[in-house]
Amino acid sequence: MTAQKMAVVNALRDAGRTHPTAETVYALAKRHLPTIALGTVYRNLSKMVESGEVVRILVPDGADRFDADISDHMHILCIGCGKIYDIEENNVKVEISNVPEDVQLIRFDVMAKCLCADCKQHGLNKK
Amino acid sequence: MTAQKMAVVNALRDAGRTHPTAETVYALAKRHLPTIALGTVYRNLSKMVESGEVVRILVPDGADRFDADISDHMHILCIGCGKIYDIEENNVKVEISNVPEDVQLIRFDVMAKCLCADCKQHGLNKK
DNA sequence: TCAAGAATAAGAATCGTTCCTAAAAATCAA
DNA sequence: TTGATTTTTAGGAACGATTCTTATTCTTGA
Repeated sequence: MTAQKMAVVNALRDAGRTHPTAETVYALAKRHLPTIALGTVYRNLSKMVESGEVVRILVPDGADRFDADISDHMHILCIGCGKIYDIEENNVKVEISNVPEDVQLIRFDVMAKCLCADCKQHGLNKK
Repeated sequence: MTAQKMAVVNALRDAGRTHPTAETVYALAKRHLPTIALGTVYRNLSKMVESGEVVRILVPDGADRFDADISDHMHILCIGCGKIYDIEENNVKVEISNVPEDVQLIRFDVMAKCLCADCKQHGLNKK
C-alpha cells in the first residue's frame, strides 16, 4: 500500500456513488497527494480492477468509469446526461440458455440505458 | 447509395459472422473500391448504426465491432481470443425490476464473457 | 548498508476515432 | 443544360483516453 494507492483509494471514497472517470479520480487523488501522476492513477485503478477491489464500467462513446462499490449490482446509463445509476443485483435477472457446453461462461455485464427523471423533465443535458 | 457506402455494405457481407472492426471493414471495402478512405468507412458505419442497418458492439479494451445481422440476438466475447459469438435472442432473458417509475428504460445491452472451446483446450490465444 | 526489485512522475507514444479542408459528386432550380 | 447549393469524399491532421518509456525514487531484506 503506497501513498499513491492510498490517494486513489481515498479519491474513490470521496467520489461516493458518482462512478468517476480516471480523470476525475486523478483530480480527487491530487487533493490527497498533489504530486500524483495521471499514469499512476491509471495503473493503480487497473490493478485494483484486476484484483477485484474496484469495478470498471464501460460506457459507449466515453471514458471508462470506476466503482469502488463491488457489491453485486448493475448499472443504468442515462443517455441524456451520462450519469450512471445503480441497480441492486436482486433486481436484475439474466439467463442465457443453449450455450454450447464446451463454452465456459465467465460472467455477464448488463448495461441498461435510460432517460433519468431530470432528463425526461428538462430535456437532454449536455453530452 | 454512393459507391463508397456500397463498398462498406459489401465488406460487411464479406465479413459474414466475424463481427469485424472498422479497420477490418476498411480492408475488405478496399477490395471493392481501392480508393476508399478509412474516415469514409467510419462515417458510413456510424450512419448505418444510427439508421439501424448495422449494430455496433462495444468491447472492453478494444475497438468497436460491427454486425450487419440486425436480427435480435446478443453476443458473447471470448476473453481468450477476442472472438465474438452470437446468441439467439430467445436464449437470453433479462429482467430488471424496481426501476423508479420516473426513469424510462430505453434498452439493455448484455455482453457475456466466456472462454470458447478453442481457448479452453489450447490456452489463451493472443490479446 | 547495500543491492535488487517495485513503484513512481513526467511526458512521449499509441490506438481508435473524429474532425478539417479542399475537391468531387449529386441534387435541384430555372 | 447551366449554374448554384448541398452532400460526400480522400487524405491527413487532430483528438481523447489510455498505455508505455525512462530515469528516478522508494522498499525490502540479506
